[in-house]
Amino acid sequence: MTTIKDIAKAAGVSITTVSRALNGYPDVNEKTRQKIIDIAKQLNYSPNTLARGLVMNKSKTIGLLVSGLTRESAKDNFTFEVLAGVNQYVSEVDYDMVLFSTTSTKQREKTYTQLCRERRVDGAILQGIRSDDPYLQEVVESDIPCVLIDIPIESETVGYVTTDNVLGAKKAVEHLISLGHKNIAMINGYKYAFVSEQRLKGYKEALSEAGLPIHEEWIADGAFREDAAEAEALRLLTEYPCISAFFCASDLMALGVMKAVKRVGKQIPDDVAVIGYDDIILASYATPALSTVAQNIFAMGYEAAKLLIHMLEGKAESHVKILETELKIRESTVKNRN
Amino acid sequence: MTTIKDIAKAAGVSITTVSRALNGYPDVNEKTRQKIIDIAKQLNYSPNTLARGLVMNKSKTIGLLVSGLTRESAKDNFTFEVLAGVNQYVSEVDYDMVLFSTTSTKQREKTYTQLCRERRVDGAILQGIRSDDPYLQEVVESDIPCVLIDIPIESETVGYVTTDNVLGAKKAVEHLISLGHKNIAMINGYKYAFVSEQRLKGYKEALSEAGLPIHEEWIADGAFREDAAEAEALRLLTEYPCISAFFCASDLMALGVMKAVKRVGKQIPDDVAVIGYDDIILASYATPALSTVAQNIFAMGYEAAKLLIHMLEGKAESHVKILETELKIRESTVKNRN
DNA sequence: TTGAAAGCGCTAACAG
DNA sequence: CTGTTAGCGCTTTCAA
Repeated sequence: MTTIKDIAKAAGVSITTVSRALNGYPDVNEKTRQKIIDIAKQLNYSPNTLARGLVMNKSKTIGLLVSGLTRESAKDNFTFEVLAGVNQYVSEVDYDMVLFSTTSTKQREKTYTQLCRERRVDGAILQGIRSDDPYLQEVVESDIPCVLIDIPIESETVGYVTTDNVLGAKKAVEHLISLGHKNIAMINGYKYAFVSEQRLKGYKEALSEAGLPIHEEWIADGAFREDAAEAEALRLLTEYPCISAFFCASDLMALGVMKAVKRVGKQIPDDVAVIGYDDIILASYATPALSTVAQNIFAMGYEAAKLLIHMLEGKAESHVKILETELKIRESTVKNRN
Repeated sequence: MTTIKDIAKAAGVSITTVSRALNGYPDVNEKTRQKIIDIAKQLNYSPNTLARGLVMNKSKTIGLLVSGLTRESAKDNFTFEVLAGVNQYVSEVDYDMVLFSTTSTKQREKTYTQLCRERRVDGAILQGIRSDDPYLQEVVESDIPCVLIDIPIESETVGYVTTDNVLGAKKAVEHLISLGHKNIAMINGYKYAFVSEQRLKGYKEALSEAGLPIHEEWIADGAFREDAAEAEALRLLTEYPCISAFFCASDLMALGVMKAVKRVGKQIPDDVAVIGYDDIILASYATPALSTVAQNIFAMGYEAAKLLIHMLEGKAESHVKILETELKIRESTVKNRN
């Protein structure tokens, strides 16, 4: 493997000059520089980023910490889209990304912070971490710059990107209300997610503003899981047959709800309307196609990476980025017959 | 950031001893070791993997080179599942994974080899690289150990994992034949994929062995894209109305074919049966649910990582791993009425 | 059982 | 414009 030493020898200059020439410093004779560049190319030189990182004390690498990167989680390709977005920005600015997942067997043997420090990542993006994860605090309190996805914590070294979940939920519920629905249940995600709180708030606000009563017993916890949501919806549909619409805090749960509705022999959207949240791929392929509040998840990853790297380079004006959501009306919501 | 030097000072020993103690070398007094370990913990020490990598000349990091990690590719979560599998194994054995994608804007500015060498990855896994990619050769010919997914190249430093695509395709087509279908078309992927060749071979073998003629004009190239497959199927259905079944080299293409069938006003599976390949999430959610040849993609990633790391550690018996496929019969294939 | 010293490949003062 | 020197944090001979 060629090093700058080899180049220096071949060019008859010192390694310092080689370093300077290759890194584009101005204080080097253009002829010398050209010669060095030629030789470097000829020798097929690649800089050793480990050595560089060691002396510069930064690695041009960011860590993406996710939880739940399992075989099952592929259904909900949220994580994947975030990752694709992060990767996109990162490669645009010549950084690298290393992935840390905590669902592995050796989970929790090392904390996130340890992982980050050992690998000398310059910063980290956290996604899918529950708000009650003990290590969340740890990372946030450490001096590692980080950007959280969907967790609103802000500090000198911490920023976040999210969408306006209150508004998103509100739009969904208002849509149902505009269709004539009055008995609207909600299947929420578990409470250890900030977005659950927010979407619940939006749901309640929409109802209140329309002068509709809030039935606490119509709000169930589907834990962001398809099966749990199906079970809860089944229970709700049985106990409260008057329910004519469901607002779900995720598409995956909405899919479960749709199964439940079918199981009790009701029609979607005629008897019961269903609207989800996220706009995962499956939403548009479901039958009937699922109406939903679309989040641009790829953009969330992209913006998270952008924010983090701006923070690292000291040029972030704000540590917060709020993205827009978009109501997508498909086949699963329609005017209430009643 | 604590270094072994700090620990050495605090413990009143040399850095050599600290290094040895922390790395579990036997030639250290147990009392000294314990003292050092305690101090390290107390000082919240994390080893600097850059420094270690520099001196040891290995990074305990592998690169995952993928192409097509775009916003659109999320539909086909093949890449994601491979990634999840790789990540799983890698974290089990305390390696890290860095992701290199070549769809980025700065695509091709650096070759894969350069990427790998700069980052000093110990080895690489290549996925989704077309067989005509000029850089494929480059990586394979370099001295970087690598494992290819679905590209059968083998050498001292190169291995691969794949499934038996001939057999898989054969099972699918035989299934259609057993249902009474005689006029079976095929929508294949582009030819720059090894699997396309193999699946075509399986298709032809199945037909031949059943004494059925092979109509070359019934074989179309859907380029692994949903829209292209839809267009080709539309053309085929119009030109050859006798076609009663489609074998598709991917589920995504099968989804496109299903759209085409519906567009010409025919019923699935009654008029036309459709079977795909891969078993992506969408397959089971489509209406009607898509029959397919399931590949365990997560396992492919897992096995690729396992193979690579075994190769790196000199304990790989073989450089090849062939996984099984499984025929999944759902609603899109049924007995031919004719 | 321990320590001194060299060196991995690179950057960054500081001199010239 | 160029070279000398020191040192990033770690592992590893070689001696003691």
